[in-house]
Amino acid sequence: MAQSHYETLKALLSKDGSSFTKSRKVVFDLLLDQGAQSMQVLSKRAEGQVDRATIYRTIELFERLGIVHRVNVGWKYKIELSDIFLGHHHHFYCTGCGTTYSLSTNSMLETMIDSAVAKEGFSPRSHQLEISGLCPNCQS
Amino acid sequence: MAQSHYETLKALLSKDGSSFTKSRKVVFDLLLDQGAQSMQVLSKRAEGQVDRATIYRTIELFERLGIVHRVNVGWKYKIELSDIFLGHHHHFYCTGCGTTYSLSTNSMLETMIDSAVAKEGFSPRSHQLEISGLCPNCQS
DNA sequence: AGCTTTTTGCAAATTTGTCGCAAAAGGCTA
DNA sequence: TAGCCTTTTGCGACAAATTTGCAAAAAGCT
Repeated sequence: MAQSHYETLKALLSKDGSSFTKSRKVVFDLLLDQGAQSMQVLSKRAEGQVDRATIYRTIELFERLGIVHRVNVGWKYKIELSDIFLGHHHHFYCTGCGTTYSLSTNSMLETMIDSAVAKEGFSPRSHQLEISGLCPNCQS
Repeated sequence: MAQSHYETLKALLSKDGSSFTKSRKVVFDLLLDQGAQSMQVLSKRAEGQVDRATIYRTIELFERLGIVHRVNVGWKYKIELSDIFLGHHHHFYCTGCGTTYSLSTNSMLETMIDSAVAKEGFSPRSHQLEISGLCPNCQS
């Protein structure tokens, strides 16, 4: 059975010699609770609990440890928990309504992406695919 | 035979009722001259020739006309000429040395990406794939 | 508890991105 | 090309986003 998300988080932090603090828990919970979020939304939601500067520092740490990653959605970036927490997936950004959809994984596609670059001598570690266009609702 | 890049640019501008000005030529040339560039780099390189505000406005226009697009490479976004000028391609970001490589297109992969989302009811217009890992030089 | 290291909040400084407006450049017609 | 109207640009002021220094608070470790 897989570790709980908190256990995974704690393990990653402690492996780095960093501690599991209240602020870090708050930020992690906010990310668990909703999908990709902008820095401003995170700051707003954490208001009164965690200072803005601490959020930036926390995200920087989380990113370095592979706990979160940035996703480019439409115009500005957002922060999202990484694959170990959410499972691997991609994003579809609807230019009609601005919504971002998570796309279920297609293992054939994943394999193909990695092997395409491996064939050219690169050693892929991760990838990010963002597709944009119109969602079913906006096609009419 | 394909139009020259300048002809294409002029055509896109004029179709929009916009003119081919000195500033716009400078920005376009900077983009032709090198790959994806951050706003700061563009501003720095255009220093003395084009004002920062004008660069932002120019990029906004170019983006609206499909002349450039933003790519998320590593950390912050960069501006790159779009497919009509550079051909469709993807990026490989080496976490070892920070270099960004352009990957040659794999039409099978492209088709697969689009059909994967079409199957779920989305109507894809464009997509962006960024793969990261180690480049041949950094693997040892 | 006492001591050391890490983390946090706060305020200030930077950087990045936008906006309004008057001057300059571009387009068009006579 | 002069005259007139529209678009574009530079400049300075703003606003928003991100970073940094530093002293106090929290966390870790005997």
